[in-house]
Amino acid sequence: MSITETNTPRIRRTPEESRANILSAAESLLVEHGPQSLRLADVAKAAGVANATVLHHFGSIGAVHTALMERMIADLVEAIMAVDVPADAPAEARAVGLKTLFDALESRGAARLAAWLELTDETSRLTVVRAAVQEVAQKKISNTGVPTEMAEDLILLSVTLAIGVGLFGPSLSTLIGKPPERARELTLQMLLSYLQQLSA
Amino acid sequence: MSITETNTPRIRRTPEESRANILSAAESLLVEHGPQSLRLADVAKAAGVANATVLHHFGSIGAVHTALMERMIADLVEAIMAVDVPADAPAEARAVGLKTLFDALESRGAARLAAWLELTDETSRLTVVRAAVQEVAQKKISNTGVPTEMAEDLILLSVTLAIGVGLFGPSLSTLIGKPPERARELTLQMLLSYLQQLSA
DNA sequence: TCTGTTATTGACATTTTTGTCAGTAGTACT
DNA sequence: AGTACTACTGACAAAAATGTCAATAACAGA
Repeated sequence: MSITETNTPRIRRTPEESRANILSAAESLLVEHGPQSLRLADVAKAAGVANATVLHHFGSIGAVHTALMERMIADLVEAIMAVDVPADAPAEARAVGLKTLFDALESRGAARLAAWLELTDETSRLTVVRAAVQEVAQKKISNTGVPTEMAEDLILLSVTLAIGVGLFGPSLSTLIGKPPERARELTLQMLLSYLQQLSA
Repeated sequence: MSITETNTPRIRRTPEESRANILSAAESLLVEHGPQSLRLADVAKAAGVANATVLHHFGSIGAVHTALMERMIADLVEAIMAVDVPADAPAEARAVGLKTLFDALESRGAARLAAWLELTDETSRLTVVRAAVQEVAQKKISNTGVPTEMAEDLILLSVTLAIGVGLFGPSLSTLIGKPPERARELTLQMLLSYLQQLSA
């Protein structure tokens, strides 16, 4: 028994750090390989910890999924809250705002998150989304000069298109032999032109 | 041993019928509960057959997934091929065509299929999609009067929006407190208005 | 330096999911 | 009827995924 034991050096983090580390790893997996890759072993491996560590901090793999959804939604809300698409401002400002919105919903796997939520059955998770939507809608709608009804419609339209384009745009563009950002360009162009026409 | 054996009456189908029966059941599961519900036991139960029967016809659950994707893509291609959105015809005809396109991509879980493909890693499956796109694009683009480049862009735009709206439209509309078809209405309205403007 | 706390882990147990196989039972054909 | 073919099935085996537990090891505070 003279074989020297290769004690694996342990990294000890605070619970918050550890949770964040695991969730970040899981987020990468989600974005790069899809929801079906969020298995316990895979998440643990990506985070560089043992399976049991993941369970120690979250209790179950399902809880990891929920926490990841919540974290990504929170990030997304924050990103969207930072965007301003003034309906009554000059076209130039609107264009910038919309572009930022599309960026926010395409990058960071936000579209992936949305698709995951959409395809996932469990309605319990919808409450989180609902809360986020409330938060965004409330702030966004109040600070425009247009009537509430129309503001809601415009937001619904913009967000739906942004998420849809964020998820499918790159693939479809590539499939038809165009640069991946083509669908987004076309959509933004149309959306801006439409808004301009409305305000005329 | 006087217990009367309750022989389960067997249904014997042709291989084609059996495969179709299983795939239909799987499709329902996909549309109603998402890809994660496409487990062997669930598919078999939904189809009303034993697990082993599914494997007898497909070999593995993965093969069922592939076959389902291929069948749904084929159906989708057929549906799209039947649509005609003449770029040079009166606005009325265009509106009808686009509406049909949106219907085709929202119903039957086409949007669910697209999201599933998008979230699924395996690139091998992309070849099927690529072939389908080639088929549709080739026919669709040649029979319009507009330049190829622009026709491609318009198709890319329409299809991207249709799939995006088909997947996210109903949920987002509902979340913001509107009827589920609202996002689609808004998108169609904008798209038509934009096309009209282009041709002017 | 000692001690309490707890994040971490490997080994193991449990559950879930997939796949195998030999036998059963419809159906067509003789 | 009898027979060949094979769709079909239950029972079982294998694999994969999740979860449990007791022991270990960082680290803070005494």
